[in-house]
Amino acid sequence: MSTPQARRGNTRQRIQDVALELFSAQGYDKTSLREIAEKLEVTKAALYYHFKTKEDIVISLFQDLAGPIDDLIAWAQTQPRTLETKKELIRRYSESLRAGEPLFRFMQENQPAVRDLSIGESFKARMLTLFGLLKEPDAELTDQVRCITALFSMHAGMFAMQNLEGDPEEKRKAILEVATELVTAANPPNRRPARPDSAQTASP
Amino acid sequence: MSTPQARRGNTRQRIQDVALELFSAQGYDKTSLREIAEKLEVTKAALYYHFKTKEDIVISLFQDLAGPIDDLIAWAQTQPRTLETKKELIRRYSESLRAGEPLFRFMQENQPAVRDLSIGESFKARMLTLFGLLKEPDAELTDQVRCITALFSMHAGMFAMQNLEGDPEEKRKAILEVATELVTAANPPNRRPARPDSAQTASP
DNA sequence: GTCTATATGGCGATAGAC
DNA sequence: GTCTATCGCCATATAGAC
Repeated sequence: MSTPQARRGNTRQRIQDVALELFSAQGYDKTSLREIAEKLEVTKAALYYHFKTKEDIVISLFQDLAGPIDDLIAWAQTQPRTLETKKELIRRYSESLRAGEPLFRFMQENQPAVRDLSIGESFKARMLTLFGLLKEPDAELTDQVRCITALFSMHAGMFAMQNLEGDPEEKRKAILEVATELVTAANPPNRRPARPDSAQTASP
Repeated sequence: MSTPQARRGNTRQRIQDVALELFSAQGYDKTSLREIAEKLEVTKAALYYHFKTKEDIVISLFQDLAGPIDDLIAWAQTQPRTLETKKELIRRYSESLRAGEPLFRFMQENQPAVRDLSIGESFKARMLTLFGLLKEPDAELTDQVRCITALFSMHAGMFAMQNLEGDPEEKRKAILEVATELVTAANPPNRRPARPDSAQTASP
């Protein structure tokens, strides 16, 4: 719409951008609202016009991430539970991570801060859903570990492998490859050979 | 015996214990010295007698962890760089992690706090050394990812897999198994068959 | 929609008595 | 070795003018 100062009606967006940048660079607790405001060349009070609390800023950030993941989960639930589906699932997940990398890193590195921000539970729930979609219902413990490791290594790739040399896109591909391998190993084709209800409809 | 305040001399140790417990439960920033003191039924000033700053408490905790890891690194460096050595290396590492689990979880979950606590670098350096011991000198990117994932999954096991049902010791074994698998895959016996100096003595 | 000014409170840290 | 008391700082958050 038309604001008195036509140049900015995007202040809310700019707050989110700067906040995410600072949060993920120095941590949630170490970043004060004063710092965010200064970087934006506004005052603290201006922030409070757009967001009720500091927490609200994080929550708003998280919601941008939750959407794509929910879509991904919804998609996977319409597919047959085949190995092909699972491979495609983590491929798409890897794609999502590329977009939301800073936010993911932030969530990973600031677990204590995120935990009691009420979104912690909701984030964890999504991870468990993904996990449930990757593993076989009666999977052995080692296979469950494989699936969790696959998911986790994709998150970890964002920061644990920053010191590896190489093109970021190359790294992402390498991580995806290893994750795919883990999921494949966790879903042996000859585990339960006779089971009529899950029809294999893989069509490459 | 005698007075309620008779068992003294171990105050420093008790501070470390309570601090680690609270730090890893609620995070470094969210844990105040007042809280630690109250739980110990002493005053803040008492803490300052034993530790110069809040940071010093963390540093002292970290040093307890660093010793065993340094020993492990030193041991590995005396061994031939065979796959067997690498497998034994992560087996022993898994052992070390069992002992220092809360501390490891703390370091993993409080990266922003730890980062500029000056021990962050030293911790990272040790991880890189372990990584260097696991991977082949000219390993491909995917093999490097495998090695990092192996290391990382052992750390991650401490908190990412807490909601998996099952005996903790069983879980540790499962994680170790997957990690071993990853390292094995990253060290193919037939990659560079002709190379005189690194005698492969794997015998399955 | 953004500002100035201020309220309120917890934090880490220190001084000095016992 | 532990206490009481207090300092100085910066945090989040609010009130009200423009």
